[in-house]
Amino acid sequence: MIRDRQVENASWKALAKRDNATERQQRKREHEKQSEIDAGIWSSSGRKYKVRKLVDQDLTSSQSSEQVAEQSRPHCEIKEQERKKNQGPGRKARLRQNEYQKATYVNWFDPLIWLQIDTVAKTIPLMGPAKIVARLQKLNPIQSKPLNKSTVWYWIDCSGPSPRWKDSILARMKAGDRAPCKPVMLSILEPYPHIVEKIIKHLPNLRDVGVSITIPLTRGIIISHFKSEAPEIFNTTHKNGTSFQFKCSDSFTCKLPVDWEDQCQRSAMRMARIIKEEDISPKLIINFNQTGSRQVPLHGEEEKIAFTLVTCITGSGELLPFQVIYKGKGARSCPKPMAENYTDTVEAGMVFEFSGEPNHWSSHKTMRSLIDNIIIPYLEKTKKRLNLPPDQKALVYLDCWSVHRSEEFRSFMKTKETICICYVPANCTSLFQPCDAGIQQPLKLICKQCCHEDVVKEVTAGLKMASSPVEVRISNEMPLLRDRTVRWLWIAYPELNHRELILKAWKGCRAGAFDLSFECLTGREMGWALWELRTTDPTFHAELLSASSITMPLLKIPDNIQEDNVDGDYESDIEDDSSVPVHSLIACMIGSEKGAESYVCNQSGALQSATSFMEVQGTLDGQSAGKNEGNSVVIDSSRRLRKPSSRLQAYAKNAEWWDQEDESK
DNA sequence: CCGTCGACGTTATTGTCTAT
DNA sequence: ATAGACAATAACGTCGACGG
Repeated sequence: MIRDRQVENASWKALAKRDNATERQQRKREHEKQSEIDAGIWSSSGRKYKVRKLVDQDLTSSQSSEQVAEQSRPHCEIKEQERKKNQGPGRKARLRQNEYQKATYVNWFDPLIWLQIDTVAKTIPLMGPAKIVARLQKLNPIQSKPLNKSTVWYWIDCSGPSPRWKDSILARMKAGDRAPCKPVMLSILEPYPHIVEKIIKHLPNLRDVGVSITIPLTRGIIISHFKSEAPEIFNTTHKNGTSFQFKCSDSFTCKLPVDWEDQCQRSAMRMARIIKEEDISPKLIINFNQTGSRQVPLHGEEEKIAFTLVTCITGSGELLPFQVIYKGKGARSCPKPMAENYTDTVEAGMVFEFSGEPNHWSSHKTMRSLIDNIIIPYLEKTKKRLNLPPDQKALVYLDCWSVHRSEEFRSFMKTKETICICYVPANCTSLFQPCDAGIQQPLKLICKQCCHEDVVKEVTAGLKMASSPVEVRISNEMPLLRDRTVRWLWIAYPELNHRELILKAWKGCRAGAFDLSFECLTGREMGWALWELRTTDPTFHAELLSASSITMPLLKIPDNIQEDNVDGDYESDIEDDSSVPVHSLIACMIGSEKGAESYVCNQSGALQSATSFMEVQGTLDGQSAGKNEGNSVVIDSSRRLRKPSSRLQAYAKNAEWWDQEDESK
């Protein structure tokens, strides 16, 4: 019993002791808390304030003032961090010339800092800069240390009765902590805002009248405005003394390989040898190329239809039926059989295809179809007609588009034993690809004109029906427009199937002493050159002699070459030749002088009509309009690679600044 | 303390270049 | 073609120094 009581007593004592300790601890904590509340660490609601390190200042560090600068300008650091984040393993960054540097100047308009300055400044009578700085130094020695009184002086506007912050300074403070910096690399048109304004007003006016605003028209208008009001813009003197000519940036001009002439000659020699070796008739030489086309409806609506046209020409001057590839995934994407001229075109051998891809560019599938459905039937028919044996070889000359270079396509071509392949040198398509050189332009012209005609027809019909011109609607449904393209092709085919035109196209591909015409390839000079190769270039000679060069040419093309052709869509819009009769163009290309003249006339005439529009609008004064008339603005070919051929010279009689580069080449 | 000056840092945007 | 990244650019801001 006693013992139990003792134990009980002892435990009670222990408990009391413990309770005491707890009480004391609680009192201590309360005391601490109260002191913290007094110090402002706790809010009145009993919660600890979250500590945000807005300005991470190290009071003991001697570099604290530099940190203030860095922290007041987060811009640099954020940018640097972004940069590091972007430099992933797969990404090769451009070499930096200047290392990242920490900020040294303080941005005093950082909200935290400006608040102090503003508060202090209001307490200082007459806002004496030196006094403001001194007071700030006392209050916050770290942050205000680098503040210079002359800087503060710059902020103060003393012009009024009492000194105050300058308006610009207040605006900056309001805008935030970013320093106001105006962009400096000004556009070349920057000094001429009134001209820019005029042009901006002029173009919608033209549109409202009903003129279709095309890139060439726009370009013509812009150039004429500047030529009349600020001609010096086209030939400015740089600050360093060298005069430069206003020109297109380099990214818009594709560069020819340096050794294009050599490459093209080799290509011609390859063909020549194959022709000689296999005794190929010009009728069995085929060149094909694809051309993108699109319809641009009035009033700058989105493009509504796009198809690729594969044109094949033969060395003897024939045009094979077109292969037409439409964008889309099923047979529905092709024109319907009830379309105008559909049966005609199909009977002529044309093939309508869908690409199956989201774009309308030619793929491997369509390429196979081209070979199987157009080229091979033609070859067989021709061989029969000429009484040639079935194993007579034929030559196909194509550009090194990615599809054509692919292993898939080449192995497919290996199965066609009677066809030899020759590739157009990389990046030389515009020079050494007959289809490209001679056929595309008139073809595009015809398509454009047919499209134009369709629209005119429709509008005319609509005008008869509708009560007011406003109600005329131009249909832009895909299937309808697609069906119309059939008619264009039907018109284009006989127009382009012009022996002289096609022969001229082959002949127009010239490199050094050779061109791609059959006569030249089989001529005496070529034979001589081939013979000379034995001594001048033995490796190439050996390559020509090897058996594989006949069946499957070696392809020494780097993979990173730029794709030709991909930009076809873009090209088609540059040139505004809608008013040029196709006959004139073709005649011009063939070389008859009369046609050439009329073409030039028409070309400048088209632009003159543009200038006359300006007069109607009254946005140009009479002087400038007159100036433009005498100076026929000739827009040259849409070719990005410009060929110094006689054809081009016929286009551009008056060389302007955008032509001068060509002349020097 | 006021006013000014030269030196140089900071900034946003376009040109140019690279990669996809 | 297109997107993204860096370089070039010159006005404006900041700073230190000087003289009155």
